[in-house]
Amino acid sequence: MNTLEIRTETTPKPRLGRADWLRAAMFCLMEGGIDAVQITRLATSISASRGSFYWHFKSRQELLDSLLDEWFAVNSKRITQVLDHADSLDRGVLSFFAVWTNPDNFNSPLEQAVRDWARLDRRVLKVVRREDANRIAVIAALFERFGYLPQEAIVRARVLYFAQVGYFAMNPEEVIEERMSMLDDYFFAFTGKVLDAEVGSLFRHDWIAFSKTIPSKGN
Amino acid sequence: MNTLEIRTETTPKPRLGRADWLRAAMFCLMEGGIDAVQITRLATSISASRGSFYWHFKSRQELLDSLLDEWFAVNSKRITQVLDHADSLDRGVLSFFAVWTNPDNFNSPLEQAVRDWARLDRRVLKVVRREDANRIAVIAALFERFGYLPQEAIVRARVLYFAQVGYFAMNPEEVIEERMSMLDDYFFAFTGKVLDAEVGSLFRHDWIAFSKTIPSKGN
DNA sequence: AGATAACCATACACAGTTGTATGGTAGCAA
DNA sequence: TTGCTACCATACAACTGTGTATGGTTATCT
Repeated sequence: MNTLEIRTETTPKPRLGRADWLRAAMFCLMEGGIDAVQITRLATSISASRGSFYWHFKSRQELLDSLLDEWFAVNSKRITQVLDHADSLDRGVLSFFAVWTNPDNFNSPLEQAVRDWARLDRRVLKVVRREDANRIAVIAALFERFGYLPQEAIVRARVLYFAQVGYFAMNPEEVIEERMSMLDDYFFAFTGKVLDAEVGSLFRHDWIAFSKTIPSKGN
Repeated sequence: MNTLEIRTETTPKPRLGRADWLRAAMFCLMEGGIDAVQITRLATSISASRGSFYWHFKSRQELLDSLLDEWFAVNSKRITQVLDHADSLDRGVLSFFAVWTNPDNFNSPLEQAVRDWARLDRRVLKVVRREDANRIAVIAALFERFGYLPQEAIVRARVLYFAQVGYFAMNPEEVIEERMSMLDDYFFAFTGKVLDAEVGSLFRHDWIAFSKTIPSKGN
């Protein structure tokens, strides 16, 4: 379960599974892009041989396909879930921020890497585009649910989503406090409304816990 | 001047310059990312030999450095220029849209490719970050110039810039008409104000000409 | 214990890339 | 015409990557 566990002479080298190779591939993808996902590199990173890889995977392409599936499994569910269950606009928008930034809910470096990958591979692009459209639709539904006209809801959803994608696409070197200090203005710019003071301070106090207050991790 | 010109037996193969290799490298970068910029590939694409390349460039790294300089030269100037010289908020924001979309003023695929590249190379990231900060500052100055408080100006500038970056990072398959139909709502979301009808129709009628109405191409 | 299947390491063939060495060719100056 | 310089092509060495073949090792079941 943990690749970092210490092995002694009495505890022999554990056997590898498909998941181990996938995890190593994900690290490689996040670190160096899709072209850096090379069997040789993965093998050395987990102290195995390439022969082992080809027992678990038919080819490099099969690994890449699994990698895309993995991205979808990790980053698709929670982000829409939290928006669907929001009981107010304020909590919905702020949860959107929180989820994206919380590694437990969303893998942002992986998201970036897959997006870059999509620009080099049409099949990947197609999958990412569908997911983007889906997320935007869910955000638009949130706006519409809390009183915005359909057209404005769609455009505001797009602006919010584009801005979020763009922010992380920039790889900013900003500390969390800096972003927090602009929270009220961000909320106003995105929604045209003033952020509820109580919800705001709740978010500022513990944004990690904030997203957890919205159900539900289970299905 | 033109790589596509037809050559016959009487007009011998013209000699290549540094610029020819750079242009080929830019196409390669936009098409397949920085890892696709390979001397062998460039050579075949312009029907030359790798030996020729190594006369014009010391190494692959020197080509990549020139590539980054080229990006800066192409995409840095006009975008800030048009914002500095805007005589109203409406014209400023819409010019920002227009410039980014007009290949004469801005190379959007190159922008994307360089941004992806930045995620793999710290030195590139540093250059891109500086440029991002600069652009955001110029947009913020526009908002402040037309009546926004400094803090709101900064945040609105960020939202506008993030959204623009994010939109193109998504590689959307949207036709221009679709985007145009949301123009008024976009403007309202970004500025909190209603777009001037006359400026809006001027933009919709010919958005390419629109950005040209703002001085000035000369320095 | 023995057989069977799962898992892993080594070796090899093949292809692609960078960079250098070296000789050749085109154009221009004297 | 000669000769110099700029420019280009070919050949080679060294490295790195994929995929396959093959044999060895470990676990598991009976």
